[in-house]
Amino acid sequence: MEKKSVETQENILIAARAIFAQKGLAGARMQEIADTAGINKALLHYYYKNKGKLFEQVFDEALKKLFRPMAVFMADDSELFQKIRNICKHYNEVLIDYPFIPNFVINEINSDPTRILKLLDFEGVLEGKKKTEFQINEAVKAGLIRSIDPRELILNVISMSIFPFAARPIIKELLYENEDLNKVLQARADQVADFIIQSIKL
Amino acid sequence: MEKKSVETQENILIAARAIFAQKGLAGARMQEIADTAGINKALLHYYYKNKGKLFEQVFDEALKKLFRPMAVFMADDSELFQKIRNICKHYNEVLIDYPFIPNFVINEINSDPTRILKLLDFEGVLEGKKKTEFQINEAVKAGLIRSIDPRELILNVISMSIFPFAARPIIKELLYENEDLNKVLQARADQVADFIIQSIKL
DNA sequence: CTCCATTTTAACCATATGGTTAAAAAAAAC
DNA sequence: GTTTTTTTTAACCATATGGTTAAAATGGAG
Repeated sequence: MEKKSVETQENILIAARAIFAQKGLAGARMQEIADTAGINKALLHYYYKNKGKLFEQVFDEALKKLFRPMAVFMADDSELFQKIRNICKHYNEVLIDYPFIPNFVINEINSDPTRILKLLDFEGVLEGKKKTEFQINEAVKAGLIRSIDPRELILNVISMSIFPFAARPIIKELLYENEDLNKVLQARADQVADFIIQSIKL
Repeated sequence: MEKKSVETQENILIAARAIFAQKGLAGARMQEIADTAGINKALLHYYYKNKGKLFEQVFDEALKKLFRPMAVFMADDSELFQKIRNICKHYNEVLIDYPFIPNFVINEINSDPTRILKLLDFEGVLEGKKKTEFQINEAVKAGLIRSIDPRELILNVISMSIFPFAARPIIKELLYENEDLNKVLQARADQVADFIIQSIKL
């Protein structure tokens, strides 16, 4: 019967992820989370003391999902073009499964900038960054790619990988009105990588 | 003394833009808007009946700011490469002045998807779209650019133009910790255009 | 059947918040 | 100086919401 307990807590998390992602910390209602989880408010507070704690757990999860591909990319020892393909694919896989995360994270960081601190201590991203910037600079020197600021390149990669998910409803209405956006986005990983490589290769 | 009245209403709007952009509809407090505007709550409600009305006005403004460059791009009769440079520059100019808008619009649309309807009746975007898609397809046929889905190209343009502003605090911490991000972003319009043109030109 | 963890019921509290009101005060217009 | 508009004061209301509590009910495990 511990099983039931664990299952209930998982249902709460599932509900909380959906509600927080859609409405944010301020807009989410504990009652709605309880309803969505199929339980009542008392039980919700029985497992999660307060809204803030629940939010933090959900938010930290999301943060990790969003920054792990970045950390993996920075630490990746592959050759540059392969590395670019890897991060595009990696982001695409994660965001297909958790499409609400970019908007969620961006939004909540914006509404409470002190949360940026949580980014800073995120494992490995900043150390790997130097390595990757070095690698890009070397590729320029070696005449493998045209001259470009490493940070510009990285920014372009993540912009094209993440933005379509963050702005999903807008993109849908604007460009892919009559199509299954999921399929479009799924096919996009390779296209983005190609687009980038085409731009920088010599 | 109408002047005072107009000035006060403008102060309210300025405050509302800042507060709504940072905290969203649900998170914004009328009291804080009043304080920021330098007036009291009673006067705030004297000029703007309720929170919803005030929000709508601010949101509609933002929507227009975000979609005008898109409409202009779609309707632009310039040659393709120049057209790409134009939209990059146009977006950059707007977003340097109103850097909070992308996050604001994306977030609120996500939190209340019925607001997407407001996009649909936005002037000119959808008509111009066909023309621009046609233009891109012709450029492919003419051997001016490599083969690419017009929508993919458009999506890449707006992703790279808008995302850095939406994710501004993250980008700052991650890539440009010790630099003036405004200057970086200001210089970016031409870089983005070049990046794209490099990728598609033959 | 009995025990124990899980869950519900239902009432309740404190607080924050959007919004209102009426009268007074301040400021400008005439 | 009188009138009109703008603004403040300050109290007030209704409601939503996060959170609590205690007792009852449920249901599986031994």
